[in-house]
Amino acid sequence: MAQVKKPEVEQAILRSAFELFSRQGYAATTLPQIAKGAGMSPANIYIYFRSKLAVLYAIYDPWLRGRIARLEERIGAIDEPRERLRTLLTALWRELPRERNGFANNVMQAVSTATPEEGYNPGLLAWVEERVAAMVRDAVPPARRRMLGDARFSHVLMMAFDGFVINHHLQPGAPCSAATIDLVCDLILGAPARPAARAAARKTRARRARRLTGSGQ
Amino acid sequence: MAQVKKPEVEQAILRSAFELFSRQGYAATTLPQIAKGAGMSPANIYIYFRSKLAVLYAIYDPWLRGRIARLEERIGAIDEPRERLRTLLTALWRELPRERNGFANNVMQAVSTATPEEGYNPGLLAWVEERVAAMVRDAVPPARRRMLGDARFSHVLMMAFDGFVINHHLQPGAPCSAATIDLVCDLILGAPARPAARAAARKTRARRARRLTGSGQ
DNA sequence: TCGATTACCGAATACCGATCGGGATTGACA
DNA sequence: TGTCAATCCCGATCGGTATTCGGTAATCGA
Repeated sequence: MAQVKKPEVEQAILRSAFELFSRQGYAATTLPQIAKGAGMSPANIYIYFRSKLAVLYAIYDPWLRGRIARLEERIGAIDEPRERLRTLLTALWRELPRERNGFANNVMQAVSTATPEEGYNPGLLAWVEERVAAMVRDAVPPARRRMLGDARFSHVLMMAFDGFVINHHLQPGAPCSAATIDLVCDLILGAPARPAARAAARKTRARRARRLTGSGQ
Repeated sequence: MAQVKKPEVEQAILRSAFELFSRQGYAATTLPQIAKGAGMSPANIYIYFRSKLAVLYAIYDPWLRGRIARLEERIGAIDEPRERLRTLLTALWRELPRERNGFANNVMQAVSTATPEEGYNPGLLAWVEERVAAMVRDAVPPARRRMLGDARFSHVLMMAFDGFVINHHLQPGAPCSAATIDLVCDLILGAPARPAARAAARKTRARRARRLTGSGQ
């Protein structure tokens, strides 16, 4: 054996690329820029990654998994089922698409242009859909679990996630509204809560959030 | 005045581009290819269109409007509300994403990489959402019209459309299933039809379709 | 210390969308 | 019908991209 790939070099590449992708987007970020930020030559990046696309995947996969894991924690601490649902949908359709200056849209750029032979790996999507399905299961009344708790429904939720990600990129000022999320909550829960009850629940939630963290967002 | 732009030249460009985009995708199609297919030089395309992206929009806009108009006709001829809904969702989430070898995905490629200053025009999306909202209005019981008949809900439907378009590009063999569409129909109609009733309705529909056109698809 | 393996770099490759200047063609007008 | 100006059209080129290649030097096992 001779020289060996250094993990800190790989991390430097990922850190630089993450920063640039977040600020400028995937297509507008050049490999020389990434290399400069990581303190090396563009050619050297190809020692560590097969392509520019591979760099993006290496960032997105753990990033998304971390976001979902954090979401599970947040939801696990909520008692009221309707509030769980609200939190889940708000995270998927409103918060995640906006995070890191619309970072998720970079993946939309990448996968929509990916050719079949580049071998798209549906593993990440499947993993996320399973976790989302589990969260839905824990947020709907028992009578609805068989209907909504499998991967079919969470698949629809994730397809809409894709759309909201792109929509944020096109119209950053028009995120998914709270009214839209409430509407879908009503659909999912079957018997819509009366407006008065819903408003009261929202106040309760706000009070609890203030007490726990002192911060919204 | 002197020479004037010839409509047949513009049509030749659009025809050539439509053919190539459908077969190879937007990103994989080069301007010289489009020009060759249209029998002219690459530079000449810029006489008729501001950019490669403008060519795509000029194809997609009338194409999508035509598809939606056709869908309205189809749905207008259906009596049963549930069957209207099924037809609508099937068209949006299953048929449209597959048409023309996933042509709609080219627009995903384009808009996800479009920069803000390229001036994305939300007019087409707004138009489609309005038409979809109208179709939903006519397919749900009167008690649900206020809840589902506005642009909020059709916006969610279109966001999911985006997702299914990309998903078809990544996994052409895994389109939106009929079971998924039935599930969402159940959610929308509130009181889910009993499985037996649903199966009976589907038979009725099949019989009527055979009688009217002799063709499914 | 030696030798082979390989991370790393500068320069080059291949290709893209878009542009520029000149020549060919057209249509309105006299 | 002849003229002229407007402009369609093309060849060549530009600026920029991801990726690769040949050589160099750092590293690790022996």
